[in-house]
Amino acid sequence: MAHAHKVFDQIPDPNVALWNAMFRGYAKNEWHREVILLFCRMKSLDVMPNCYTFPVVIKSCGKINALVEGEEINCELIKGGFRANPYVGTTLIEMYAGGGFIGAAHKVFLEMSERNVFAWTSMINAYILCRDMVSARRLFDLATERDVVLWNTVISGYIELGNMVSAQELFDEMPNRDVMSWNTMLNGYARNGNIKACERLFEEMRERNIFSWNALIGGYAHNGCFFELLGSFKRMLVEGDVLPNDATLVNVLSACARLGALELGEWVHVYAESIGNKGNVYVGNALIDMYAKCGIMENSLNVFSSMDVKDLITWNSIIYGLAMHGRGVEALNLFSQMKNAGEKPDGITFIGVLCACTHLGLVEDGLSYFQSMVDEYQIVPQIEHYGCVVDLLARAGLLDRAVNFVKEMPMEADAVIWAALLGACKIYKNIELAEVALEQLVVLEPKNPANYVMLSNVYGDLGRWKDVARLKVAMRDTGFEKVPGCSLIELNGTVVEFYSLDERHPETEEIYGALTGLTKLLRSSRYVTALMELGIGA
DNA sequence: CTAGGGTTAG
Repeated sequence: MAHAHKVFDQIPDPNVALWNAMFRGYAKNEWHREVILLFCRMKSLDVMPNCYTFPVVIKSCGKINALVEGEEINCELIKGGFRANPYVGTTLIEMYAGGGFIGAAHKVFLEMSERNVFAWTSMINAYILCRDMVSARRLFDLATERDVVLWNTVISGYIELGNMVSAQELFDEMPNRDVMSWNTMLNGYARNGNIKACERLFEEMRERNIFSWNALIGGYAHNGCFFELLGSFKRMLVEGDVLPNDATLVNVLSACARLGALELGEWVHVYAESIGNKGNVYVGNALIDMYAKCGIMENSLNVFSSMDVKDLITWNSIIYGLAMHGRGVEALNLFSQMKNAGEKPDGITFIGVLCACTHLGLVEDGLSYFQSMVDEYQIVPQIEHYGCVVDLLARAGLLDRAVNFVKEMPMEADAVIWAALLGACKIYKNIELAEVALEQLVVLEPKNPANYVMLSNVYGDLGRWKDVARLKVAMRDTGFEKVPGCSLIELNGTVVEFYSLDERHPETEEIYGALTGLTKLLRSSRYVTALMELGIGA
């Protein structure tokens, strides 16, 4: 644009078309303020705008919410007789709707001399924007012309309100569905938690594009179905008619992170670069997180330093990754580098920063970071932040301060906070507070037996076996069984899950045979773990 | 020279 502007400045008497070209250029680069300023300059030079001028300028007004300027332009185009132009009317409706002025938008719509399908669509979309599906639907039924975009728009409106029944009804009534109609429905079911319907629809489709696959894969991601996600990614690669894009890869990498599928993650890393995603910020961020969650912090750091373009999420991912791994010093260093690089931290950044302080035992530093988050960055602390501070104090053994902090919080403590306190009670063997914490947890999470187990472990540590037994009964009385925590391991390209004393694997005997052998070897070299002392290891 | 629709990360 700088070059374009230079050339433009050398033209002695630019005509409207040339001015319009400048507006379009700035608008395309999202420099909306410039568009409006330039438009004012054109008027001051007495060049008359034409029908091509207004839509671009109005759109820029809408984009930056410059409704005062927009209003002036509206007056001007009424005087110039441009309100009859269908392009002008449509963009005006969008501008008002974007600013939340549904009445003004509707007024423009009513005053339009001829309403084509674009005008109907933008007016209906205006109602959808303010979540008024009843009016949107009424207009849709009145519309003189309905094309596939309009149908899809109304279906999306229902989906946004979570009304899949009406969305499906309309979809069934549609005369001509295109791929986008199908994809809209796929996303609707995926986002509204009906993954089975999403799968069913996906199978029914005869034509699929990248968005169809991403809708299915994104649906799995949303609903925590990570094995299915990886399955459909592999299927996508085998069928081979659609190439994954950055959105696909991000979802796949986040599934790898959740499942600890490091080998697949590494493969995706190489593959992503081979299909031209080197330097993609989304993919880079997902890689940082995947490597961190899989425990290979060096790879995270390598990806991080190789990224020429970084954004807020890049910094947050690396800071949190380092904090998780106990590398708090580096995490805090990167936090100050982040500020030097001109990136503004948000609430998530401070989760990582506070976590880093907790693992370093830097209580006072953590508290001052918490304070600076409020004072310097005007971030309103969420319950997660209060939870971090409670954890910070509690893990440092400052249980009284932690309790006082909970009392002074502006919101009610949630289960995470009480669980943090209970966890610290186990470390510091504080039975009184542990009992208070469980009392709260039983109310907040009556169905979670893990809380009983935590208190039971505190009793166990102190040798209070009668209380352990009493709690076991209380836990059984709730009727909810503790789901055993499981681990995941990647073997020959697939992820297998297992828990302690698991016997589900077909080669169980060989596995436990090997384990017994290893334990004997360790014993013979006088290596004794805490578990072995309790007689559990072998 | 102009207007409307879908996915992704912490």
